[in-house]
Amino acid sequence: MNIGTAAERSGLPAKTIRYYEEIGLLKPDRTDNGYRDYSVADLHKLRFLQRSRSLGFSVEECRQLLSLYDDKDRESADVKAIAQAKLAEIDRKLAELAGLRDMLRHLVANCHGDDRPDCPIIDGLSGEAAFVTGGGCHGKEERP
Amino acid sequence: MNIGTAAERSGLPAKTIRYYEEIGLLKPDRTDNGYRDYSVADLHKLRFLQRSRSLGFSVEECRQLLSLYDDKDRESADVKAIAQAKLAEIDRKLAELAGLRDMLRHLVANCHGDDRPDCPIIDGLSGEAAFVTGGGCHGKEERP
DNA sequence: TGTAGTGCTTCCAGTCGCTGGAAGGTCAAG
DNA sequence: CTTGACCTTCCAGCGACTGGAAGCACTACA
Repeated sequence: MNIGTAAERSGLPAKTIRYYEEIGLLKPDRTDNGYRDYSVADLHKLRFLQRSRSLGFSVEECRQLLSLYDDKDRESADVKAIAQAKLAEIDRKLAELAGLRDMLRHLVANCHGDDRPDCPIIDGLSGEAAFVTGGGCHGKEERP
Repeated sequence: MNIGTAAERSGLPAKTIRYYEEIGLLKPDRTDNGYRDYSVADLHKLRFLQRSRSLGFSVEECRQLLSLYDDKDRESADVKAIAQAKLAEIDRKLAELAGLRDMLRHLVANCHGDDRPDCPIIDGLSGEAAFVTGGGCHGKEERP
């Protein structure tokens, strides 16, 4: 398939797809007229790139993960180690994202613009403390 | 607190923190000697920036979310609309991330380098299809 | 009271990951 | 056989940092 179709189906702009080729993330065939020709496997890689890039993985990380996809010897220890590390990172990201969601939900639901200190949202924003139930926002901020 | 401490506690490099100030994401006080002086609220914002940037939100999105944090009139409709939109996006990201995790897990656990077609991992990579149980990898790829 | 060392400041240059635009070739429809 | 959509390469620019130089500030220790 042509780059336009691949772009549409992967959710990536054609420009970006060409860039990914330039930096060696995938190598589509070319038809006789010089057009890039994407296989279904290429499309899967592109979709994967779209996903993982939008979730904050770097291009180099994506390259490693793609090598996992390509690697004919996926049983090798180092490749498995990469996958395990990424799994841990994904779990971390999942927790952070869930925290972000809870904080935003709380922000929308519970904050009424009053002036009480010890605002639970401030704790929520930091991503460190458990939520304190109730309470308003915009508390005076101490400067330690 | 000084920028070094803020960097350590937020997980952001000092360089990045200065950059965020330059583009107007936060405005720490200055002590008499010209050093930046970060409040606890500043630190929370920095932690929030660290989290949301690493999860794939753009700086402009972060700016909007921070305005939610700063806004004294958080009840206004547009601010709430921003929060709702972000909530939806976070839910989408959560689903994608979970999909990515499942795919990686599957890749590590079930792929033994054989040559069977219809590889479930390929479907998993694309993020579209449900996993087919069993099956190996490295299937022949058709070019449509 | 020096002075070494660490940390802060600004500024400027460079990198990564795209993104837009120009100039031109290809292809299907009318 | 022209129109218009789509493809090509190339080059420039932007967003988001990142590294390094030059210099001021603070702390510690002889």
